[in-house]
Parts: sequence; structure tokens; C-alpha cells
Amino acid sequence: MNSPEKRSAPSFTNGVPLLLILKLLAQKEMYGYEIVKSIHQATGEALSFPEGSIYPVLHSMELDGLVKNAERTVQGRKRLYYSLSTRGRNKLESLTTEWRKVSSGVNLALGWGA
Amino acid sequence: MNSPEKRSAPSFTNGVPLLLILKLLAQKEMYGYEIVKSIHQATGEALSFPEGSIYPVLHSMELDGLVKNAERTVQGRKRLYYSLSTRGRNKLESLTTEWRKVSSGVNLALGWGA
DNA sequence: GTATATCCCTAGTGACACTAGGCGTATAGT
DNA sequence: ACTATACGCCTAGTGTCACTAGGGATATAC
Repeated sequence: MNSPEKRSAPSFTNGVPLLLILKLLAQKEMYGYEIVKSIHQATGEALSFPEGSIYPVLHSMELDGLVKNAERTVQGRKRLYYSLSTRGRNKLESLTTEWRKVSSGVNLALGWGA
Repeated sequence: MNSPEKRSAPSFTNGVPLLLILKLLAQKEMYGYEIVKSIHQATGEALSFPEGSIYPVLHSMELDGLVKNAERTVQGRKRLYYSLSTRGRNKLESLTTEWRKVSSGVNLALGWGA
């Protein structure tokens, strides 16, 4: 039937996990759990994504050739370190541009100077 | 099976139509087609949403009590003018706050000064 | 007359974040 | 010794969202 539903609390975070992961990995290689924690502090505690959001993105990024991973064992714990490929770097650049466009467009409409 | 898919081109626009519609209607009442055109120019040509995105949002906003509409005929054409309710104004405020949080959080992570 | 702009609508699709778990290992507390 | 908490990884399923790809109808411009 598809009658209209309520738009109660949209999240504004579509595509943001991917963008932030790309940005973090551009600075240094990281493993998943570390990325989860880093996003929170890199955004000044503003944003936080659960593991269930981050890991699937990491896997699809790998499929897409944006990252490659290397297993490493530290203190008895296995970690999958991810690092950016050239493709990943290009993606970061294009997504950053896109983010700026959307972000400044919305801010303009909201009456903020860019 | 649900194997990981590619994240090729996320849009960064989740929730943005709702936010922009609220903002526009806070300034003056408008009809759907007008909103579609206005978003494009209010965002400095950065953003543009098709009618198929806007009308369903309008309908759900009405369900949610954020707007009410009034039919008016102008030059033989029927228009549905939407205006904000108090609830709509509150929603605009909370969503704006949320947008600022996400927006500045991402920009911080990207290395931009807020 | 016929194209283009105006004005409204919606079923279906695909993409996404997220929930709600599961699994195993190490360390800290008591 | 036991227990809890942090670490570290995983994924099937769900819900929400923008958007596609139409449909329909009326007015103005050429």
C-alpha cells in the first residue's frame, strides 16, 4: 500500500562513515576497532558509529579496491590493519569535494555564511 | 546471502530534503512545485531534489503534524500551499542543531576549522 | 496544434546505517 | 578462582530514506 510514513529523526549521516574512514586511513593505517574509537574523537565527540556500521563499510571498501588489509597479531589479539590504495585516495578527494558542496549548500540555505 | 556491496557514491543528503523544506516554509508558505525550484536556488545551485523526493516528504510531514496545507487556485491551476505548524518550527530548530553538530563534526575531522 | 512549463501524485527499487546479536581472547577487580 | 569489562572481529535482518519512472491534467508559447 505504501502510505506515507513519518520522517521523525533523519540522521544526516549518509555516506559519512565511508568519508571519515577514508580520511582517517589517509593519515595512517588502522584496524577496525581503532577506527570506531578514532571517529568519535576525530569529530570532537560529535559523531559515533557502532561496530555494526563500520565493519561492513570496511568490507565493501575492500571489495571496491579502496583499501587493502594486513593481519597482524598484537599481544595475543589479531588485528586487521587497513591501508588506503591509490583508488582510495582518489575516492577521498572526490567525496570530500562532494561533501563540501552539500555542506555549504545546506548552510547557505540555513542562512549561515557558507 | 547479504554479501558486502560496493559503496560507490553515497549522497550525503539523508534528511536534507526535510530540513530544507522546513527552513523554506519558515520563511513563507509555499506549494510543492515551488519548493522544488526554491531548494535549487536557496542552496546556490548546489542541491536539487526531484519532485519524486519532495512530494512524499511533504505528505509525511503533514501526517507528522509539521505542516498543514490549503488548496488555492491560481490562474486555473490548483496549488497546495503548505505552512509550518508550531511543531514544524520546533522540528526545524532541533534538526538545525543536529545538522550543525554533524556538519561541524565532519568538517573538524576533515581538518577544516569547523 | 503541439510542445513546453506548471502542478500534483505514487508503486517500486536500491542503498544505507543500524540492531542485535555471536564468537573468542586478554586483563582488572575481589 | 571467578567474573566483569575491554578488546577485536563478524553478519543476517530490519527500517528508513532518496529516487526512478512513470501517470495525469491544465495553461501558455510558438
